[in-house]
Amino acid sequence: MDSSPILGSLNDAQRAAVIAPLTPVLVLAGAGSGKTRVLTHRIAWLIEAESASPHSILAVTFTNKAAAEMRGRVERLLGTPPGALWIGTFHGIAHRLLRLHAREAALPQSFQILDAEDQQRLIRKLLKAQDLDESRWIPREVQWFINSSKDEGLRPKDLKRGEDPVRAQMIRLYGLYQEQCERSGVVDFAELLLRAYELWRDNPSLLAHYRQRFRHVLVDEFQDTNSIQYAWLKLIAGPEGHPFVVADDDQSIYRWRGARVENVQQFRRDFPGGQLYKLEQNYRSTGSILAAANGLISHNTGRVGKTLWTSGDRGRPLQLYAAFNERDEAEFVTHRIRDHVLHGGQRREVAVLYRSNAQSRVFEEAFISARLPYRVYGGLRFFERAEVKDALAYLRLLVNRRDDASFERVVNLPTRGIGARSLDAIREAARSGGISLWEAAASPDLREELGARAAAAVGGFLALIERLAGETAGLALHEQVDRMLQASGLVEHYRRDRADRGEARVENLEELVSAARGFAADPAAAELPPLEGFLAHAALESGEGQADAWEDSVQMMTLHSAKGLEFPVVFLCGMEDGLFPHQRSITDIHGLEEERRLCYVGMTRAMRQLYLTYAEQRRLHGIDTYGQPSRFIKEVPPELIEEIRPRVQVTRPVTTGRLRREEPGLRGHEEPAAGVRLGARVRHGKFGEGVVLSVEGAGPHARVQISFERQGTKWLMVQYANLEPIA
DNA sequence: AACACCGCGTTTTTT
DNA sequence: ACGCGGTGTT
Repeated sequence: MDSSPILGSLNDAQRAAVIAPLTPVLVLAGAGSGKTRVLTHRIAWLIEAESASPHSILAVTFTNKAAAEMRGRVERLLGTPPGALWIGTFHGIAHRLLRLHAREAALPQSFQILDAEDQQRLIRKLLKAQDLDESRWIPREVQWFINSSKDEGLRPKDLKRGEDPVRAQMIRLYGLYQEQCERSGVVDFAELLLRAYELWRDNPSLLAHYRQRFRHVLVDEFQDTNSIQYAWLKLIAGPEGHPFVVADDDQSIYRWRGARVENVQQFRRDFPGGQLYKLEQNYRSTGSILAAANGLISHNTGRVGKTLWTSGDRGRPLQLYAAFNERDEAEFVTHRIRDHVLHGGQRREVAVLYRSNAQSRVFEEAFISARLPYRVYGGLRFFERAEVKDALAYLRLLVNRRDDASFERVVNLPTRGIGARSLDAIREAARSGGISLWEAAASPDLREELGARAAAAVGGFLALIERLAGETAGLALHEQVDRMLQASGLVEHYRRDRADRGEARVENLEELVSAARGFAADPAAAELPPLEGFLAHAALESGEGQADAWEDSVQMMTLHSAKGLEFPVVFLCGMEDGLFPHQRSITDIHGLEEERRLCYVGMTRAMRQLYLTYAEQRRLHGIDTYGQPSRFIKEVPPELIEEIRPRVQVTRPVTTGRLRREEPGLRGHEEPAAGVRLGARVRHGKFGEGVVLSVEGAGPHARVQISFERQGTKWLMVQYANLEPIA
């Protein structure tokens, strides 16, 4: 084999996968084993060694970030931007196909994309129009039903009604929802995938064309594919194709949103001539961390099976900290990060990972009071902010008057005298006539029905949109946006309400103009007019907050959002049964195994040092709970874990800590902890009565071990336990 | 149209 | 505890 730069930097296993013959290939790539590297090098190898045309390559990822990274790395490898290459997310590529073949897909040329929130709004409207009680027909559940049906490739007509009236109603709602979308010319995310699938399935000549073209299909994170995505892949690959898919079944953490890890095994059955490659050498973590992760994940059943190893050092053992409560946990983390920084480390090297977002707060509070800069991932992204979506709704109306959701959103924003009654009349007219809200509002009949005043207000709104459409035609994109913001009165509207973060909202609107200015139509939308391209971009790429990405700050995020990232120092917090594994996943084996994979993902994020922490007591939803350490801790080989105890300083007569509330004036000199002596009887609010077995520590960290009559033996922090001595 | 109050749910997230 | 959505009040 030649030693071109494409192959030179690869290890044997990686190289074998990269130069695999053109048969179906499944690469099982463990965490940190260089899977993106293999994918990008495979692409480069196809082009350089196999003389594949960039035109013939289709590479699919799940996130925009992954797609951008892959594109960047391929370009660097090849030295030139291979423009003809299709690299994108499943949704992005489906979108591109649907734009190119809108007619064959029976979509209007200027169809718009509904995000999850838009979708739920639409469903709410529908439920209201159907006079269904939202407490019985929960919008979220209807949405879930519709999306998971689509994920399975099922249309309403494909669904069996059965005996269940609830199901029958759901199917009916799905049908009504779909009709509404068609009328409005909008598609939701799941629809993008399903339509793209149907487009190929139902147009054999089109499919033949694309099969001919995309001879090389590559898929990242294959274990996360859902049914329709896999069906789509099988279509484009065809029975004779040779898809190249990279997967890690141990990192499948999205079952709850339709991902089918079984697709990994299914792939081997569907493409029997395929080759399996395993990447097991890890370049990220120390030996201890890998051994811990391997030990944990070995408790799962039905794995394809692989074991990570490293040629590097064993490193330090994992550190386990048993905190008294969530505040103590946060304080411990804060201290350790401070030490890290004191020893010359950077804050950005540290990640605090947790199972659920609610856990971030305590850490934020601790970091703020320690003046430790941090950044929380997740939350609303730019294009999801209410004011930005308001502005986008105006723009969407400019492009597509039939977009009812956008119409409803801004018809009376800012308020222009179109109240609930006028809107009801418009809705009714639209429903009875089977037309869009816009058309209904414009009909002369309706004008008569409304009072003169309301009719004028509605007319004013329609005229505004028409006028804007006329005036902005031909302007540069950012000027179109700017003009719309001014003419609609949106900026003025938000400027006025200073009370409610109005200032930040105005800034976001200004930012939207900048975003429009900087919008270089991405290739997927090159066929579109700029405004349409921009709107699609806004829907498909919600806008990662890049703000202050440069400041050196501690990174905080959920375990899910940590996937794919790595950090020298990782804190895995809230390791308690019920929290992690989460209560709602604990009972069924699939749920529990997915939680375990999530833990595996978390552990394998760490490069040098991994901390596990849990709290014996945690305030959750306003009530105190007392948890057990996570079962996952026990699944890690114990010799890899070093338990950290608070600076222990056993004092015989306990003169520190306090019982009940601290009296004013006692601050500074510690109140003797009357009654908390070895052998003393105490009462606890939750656990009842017990006997003090031992006392540890001093000051705010003092803790006592108590044997409760009914709840067994617990360690509690005197500061928080509110123990009551029993005479 | 702006505000107050009530009741409810509350894992994870991308597109 | 807390935030959201819905309803009712001024």
